[in-house]
Amino acid sequence: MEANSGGGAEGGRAATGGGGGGSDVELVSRTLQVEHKLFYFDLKENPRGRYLKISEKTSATRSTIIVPSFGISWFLDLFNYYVNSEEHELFSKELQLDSKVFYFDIGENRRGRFLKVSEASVSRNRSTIIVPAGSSPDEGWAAFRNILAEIHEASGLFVMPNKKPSDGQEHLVDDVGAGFIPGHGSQQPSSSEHNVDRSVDSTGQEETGMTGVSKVIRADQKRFFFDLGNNNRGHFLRISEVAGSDRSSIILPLSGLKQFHEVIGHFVEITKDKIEGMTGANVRTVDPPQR
DNA sequence: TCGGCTC
Repeated sequence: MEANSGGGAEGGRAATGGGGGGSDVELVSRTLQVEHKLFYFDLKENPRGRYLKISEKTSATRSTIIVPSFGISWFLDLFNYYVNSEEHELFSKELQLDSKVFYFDIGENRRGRFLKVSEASVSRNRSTIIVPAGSSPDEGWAAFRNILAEIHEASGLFVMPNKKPSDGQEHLVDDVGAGFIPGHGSQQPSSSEHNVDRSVDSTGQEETGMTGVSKVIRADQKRFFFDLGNNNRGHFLRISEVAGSDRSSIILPLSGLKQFHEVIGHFVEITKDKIEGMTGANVRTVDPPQR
């Protein structure tokens, strides 16, 4: 009901730089109720471009993420992945769209399973929505996916016939401060395959750019943080184990990293039958802090 | 009505 209620009314001012004139046109608006949460999907457009605003509203909280229009199909793909995969093969994904990164993480507690989607961008605080898996196939993730599909399709219908959406960096959305960095090299996701390792795999990564790169994996109740750092003795990888409030670290000079890798590989090899089917590791890549 | 998320 009243799909518009979540739309323009809330505090967001339209284009900050553009001066007067509320310019955000609402092209498509949908709502979805999952358990006691309400999700608003608003495909909007302003002079800077087009974006999908997804808000999660609870009686107490509201949280919003902004997806640039060219990212909608990636969102759709990822939701399809979470809807269609077997429970044991689900793992975290990340999606980089220009200067934003969206993290997709599975979680579970006594209330059930959920998918956490959080948006990190250089200029905004992280914001997160949490989508319950839902108890039947037509609610929760699947319903969310269906709405994404509708909007994705509808957004195609809005394309000007003579103006192909070269959807890229020129579509700036500064409505909610979504700070896209123009002229920053385009980093489109590779293909239908979203891999978590995208940002660390580039081979010729300069050392200067590496410090601050982090990964997190989870195993059972523990989390392991991998942080590249350097000091006057050189570069190192710090591996921290965090469980509850306890933490301890080892510092591994990069000179030992390759052997470390080989030894781990060895143990993976000889324990294969025990760990097969355990894809449980949640891996996350974090971009270096901007500076 | 929840309730999840943060070195």
